[in-house]
Amino acid sequence: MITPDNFIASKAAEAVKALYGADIDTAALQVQVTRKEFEGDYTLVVFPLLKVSRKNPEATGTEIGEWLKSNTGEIDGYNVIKGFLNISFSNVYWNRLFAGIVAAGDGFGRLPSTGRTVMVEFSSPNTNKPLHLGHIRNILLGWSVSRLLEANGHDVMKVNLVNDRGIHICKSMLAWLKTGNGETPESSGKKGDHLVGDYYVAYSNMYKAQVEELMKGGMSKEDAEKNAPVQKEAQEMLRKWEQGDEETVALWKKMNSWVYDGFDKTYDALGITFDRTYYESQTYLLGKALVQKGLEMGIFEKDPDGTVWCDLTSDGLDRKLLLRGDGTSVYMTQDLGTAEQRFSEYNLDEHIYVVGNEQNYHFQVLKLILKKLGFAWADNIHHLSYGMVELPEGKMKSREGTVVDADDLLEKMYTTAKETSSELGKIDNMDAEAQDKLFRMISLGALKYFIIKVDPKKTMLFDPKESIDFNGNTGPFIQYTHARIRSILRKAAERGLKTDKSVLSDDMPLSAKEVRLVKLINQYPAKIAEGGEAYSPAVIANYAYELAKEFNQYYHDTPILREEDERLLKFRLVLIDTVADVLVKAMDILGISLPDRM
RNA sequence: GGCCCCAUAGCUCAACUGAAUAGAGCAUUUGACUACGGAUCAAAAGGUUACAGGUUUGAAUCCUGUUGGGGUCACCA
Repeated sequence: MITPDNFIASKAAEAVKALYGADIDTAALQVQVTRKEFEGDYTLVVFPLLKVSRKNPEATGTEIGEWLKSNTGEIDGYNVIKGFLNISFSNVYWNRLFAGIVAAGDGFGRLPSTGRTVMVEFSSPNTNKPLHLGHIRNILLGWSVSRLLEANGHDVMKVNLVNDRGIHICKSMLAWLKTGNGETPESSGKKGDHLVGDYYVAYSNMYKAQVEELMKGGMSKEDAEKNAPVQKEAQEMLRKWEQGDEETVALWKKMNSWVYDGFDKTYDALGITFDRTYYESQTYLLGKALVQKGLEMGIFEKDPDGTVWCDLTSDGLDRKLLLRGDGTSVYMTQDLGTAEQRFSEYNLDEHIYVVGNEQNYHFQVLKLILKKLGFAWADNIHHLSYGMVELPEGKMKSREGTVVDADDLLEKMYTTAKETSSELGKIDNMDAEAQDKLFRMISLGALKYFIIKVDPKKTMLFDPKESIDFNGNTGPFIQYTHARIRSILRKAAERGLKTDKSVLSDDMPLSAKEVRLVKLINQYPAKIAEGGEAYSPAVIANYAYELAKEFNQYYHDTPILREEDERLLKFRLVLIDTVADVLVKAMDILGISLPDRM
């Protein structure tokens, strides 16, 4: 698709060739949207061209501007300020551009299929505690990046890897056995993941008490931590689990199933699904064969105590453990194994891991070891490293009880949405079910937008004392804009005015604001590409906000239904309908729905 | 201590990867015709882009150093 900026770039390259006889790469030409304080649509920065023109910036700009004006039908004006050539397109040009967008319909902004298969792993929770705000960022990011990559033409597979085994689960199980009295989600009325999480906390309390007791008896802190009875019991339980002890495995299955029920409810509330869920209990043995292979290749080494290591010191990193002395594997081992399994099973072109930036080192090592093992696809692993969500007092710490629980937060958002809507009183005639659906939509819109609008790489701050905003640069602002457009279109329909594409024509007189809207709408596919390249749904969020804001400005000083010229009125209906469509598309990528009224 | 990341308005975030006077929202102050939906719009005020050098016609952006913050270097995952 030819966009105005690459149109200018290619024409400017022709101009340079004609005027100065130089061949210049269009990629080297800088074309940007003209800043509002200047006249023009797009701006060519002429500084880089001075070497070939051998003239001053003003003269160079003027010559190129003049050439463009007389050699293209699309460009009908220009001005030069300092080293900037501001170019204006004709009214006909904008009309045709807009007609092209309207004609593209649903396909607008959906890039052609690349045939590439991309796996995105995200969420990846432990089964010993409920999901919190940090998980929410992970989940929303994983979901929206997946949607964004789909819009970029890839086949995307969304997967979850549940950490369902290990000492931490045994701790919850142990505490439940000791103090639970057979409590279940049904008997307690608690959501399963919260119930199990409570026993994890109960374990920690028992453990702390025992350590203190031992220290009072004169034991050092270190020894006390190692010798606390519950700690030993938990380790014993893990051993039993690994040996397949029937009772232990049965309890493990039961408690994990409670957790899954709980997680499913949260995923459901967030509108998230996966194409496949992996369980570590089924993958933790993977990778051992690769360790053997590495030993044979001479890139790993075995110490006298039986441990296996990969020495990365020559790469500026440390020695990395791959097998314990007893031959059991560690986190890295199974990650090596699962990567190999997935790439071969699904013939992946790319694998994205949505994992916090605290694991940057882990993924650096993972890729490096896979490369040493000779896997060319190691380069197609991408760690989508995102920043932590911090509270005003710093990091969330489960031990200190400062985590923001996902379910609590969702409920709180729902209440706020309900209160706000009720105060405004515009939906009083909606039935209860529709209202519930709407409150859900708005609260999710606010939460999701709040999280996604921030550049994934950056640490972000959440203040539980200040509720997430519903005004300004927010999800509800965009939802409101959409509801407003739909309202106008409804009223038009009541008057028998349907949005009719046939009114579009080359000579429709466009106002400056209308041109701005067309320009912005036209940027959408480029934003999809840009966001996809950067793995950043934030690009799409900020774009949607800009478009909504631009529409609201337009709306305020342009009559639509009150316009007397029927041709203009009909054109405007098509225009705002297109704005609404693009907003829906953009927000859909973020997993945010837009209501018709609110 | 080694390595990695970060620092932009009082607060939360942008800035097309080097361009014009660094932009939005919140909070503050002020204004908007009986409203095509006021969860909106317009305006004011708010900045030495942590600091010091350097490269460049041009730096929040690239390089070096300093300060402050975070992460990581587990027989945890």
